[in-house]
Amino acid sequence: MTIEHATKKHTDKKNAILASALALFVSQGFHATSTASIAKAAGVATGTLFHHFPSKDSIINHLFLNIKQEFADTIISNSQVTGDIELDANTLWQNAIDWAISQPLKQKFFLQFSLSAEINTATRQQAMTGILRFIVELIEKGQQQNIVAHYPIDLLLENCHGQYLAAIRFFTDHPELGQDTSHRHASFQLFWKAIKA
Amino acid sequence: MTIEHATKKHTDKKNAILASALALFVSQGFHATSTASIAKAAGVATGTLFHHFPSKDSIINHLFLNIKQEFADTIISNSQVTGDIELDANTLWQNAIDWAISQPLKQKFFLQFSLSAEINTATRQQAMTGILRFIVELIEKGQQQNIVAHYPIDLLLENCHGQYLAAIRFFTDHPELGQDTSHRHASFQLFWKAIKA
DNA sequence: GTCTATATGCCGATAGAC
DNA sequence: GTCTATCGGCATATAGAC
Repeated sequence: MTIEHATKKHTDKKNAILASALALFVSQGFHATSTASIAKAAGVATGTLFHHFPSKDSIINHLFLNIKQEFADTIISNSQVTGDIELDANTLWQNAIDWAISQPLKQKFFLQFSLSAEINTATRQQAMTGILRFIVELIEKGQQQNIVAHYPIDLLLENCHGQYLAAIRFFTDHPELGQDTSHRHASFQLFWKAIKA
Repeated sequence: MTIEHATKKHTDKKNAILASALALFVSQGFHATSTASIAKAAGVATGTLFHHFPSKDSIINHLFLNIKQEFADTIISNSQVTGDIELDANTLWQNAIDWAISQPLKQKFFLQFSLSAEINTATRQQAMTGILRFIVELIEKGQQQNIVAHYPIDLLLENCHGQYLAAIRFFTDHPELGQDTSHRHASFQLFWKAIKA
């Protein structure tokens, strides 16, 4: 009980720091946000912040992996695999759009930092080869069934990522269209037509 | 002659500042780059930098518009319009990839800052509705001819931008494939299949 | 684990001579 | 237009009590 209590306290403060950092990084950018302001917004002292994270850099990289993991968990757990590649891809795509719409801060974080220099290459690789590996596997399965075009896998993956970022950027700029079925359908059609065999 | 000389001097210093800022922003990021280091790299004093630009922010926004304009000028001037939408789109696409490969610094600048918060919305809008208007017009023309799918134009534009960024990101990570025709062809095919009717 | 207090250096921008 | 010199402020990170 004592241990559980301590752990909860621990994660509470740590999560508060991550949550405040997320909000501030998104609204102001990384370097424009001071560690002091993150600590203040989280209701902790700067010393506490540096107790949980060795540096400001580690905060944003930690945040990136946390959010990617949450993204992956959510879109997978809301999907049922049918074995029909296009259908499964559509389900994942729509879940991904739903997630982005329901998590505007995290969505904006991806838009701003997915391609930025603040996220180091180790973090990026961990996301692609670990957390998002199921996407790689789905595309390769699609190629084996001659449903997905036999373009180089790296090019396909980069294209998927780029189209997803474009889609959530569109729905960010036009939040009123988030539930419009024709726009939702079109965003998947663009993606699927690009990669299908 | 005196005026020309003065003007040339003027643009020389100003361009030197912009060139140094480009290199430093790309390698270190915006906020991590000090105005002092930009001035030093350009061989001018900090006072001179602030004579030409009212603030550090104005440097990066100025840079963004300059590079977008150069990008647009280059891919247009290397193209001959045939009236065949797919052919013209392919020419523009391949020219755009060529430009990115031949200008690695400017390409990386786009990758890092196209979606970042450092570029303000006025700058962004000026780029889309002014400098890149010819792209909007080409897509609309394609829709009128029923060659390009009738998805909402804003969604199409965002998708084009996203796929272009994905393509240059791929060729950045794999410079040895920049002249490989199958990869070049595949990158256009992905783009075109997505948007065609 | 969390706090207060603070070290120390660098930052953007300005002033003013030439 | 360009320079030198410099200001006031804020940044990250640490020290050490509790």
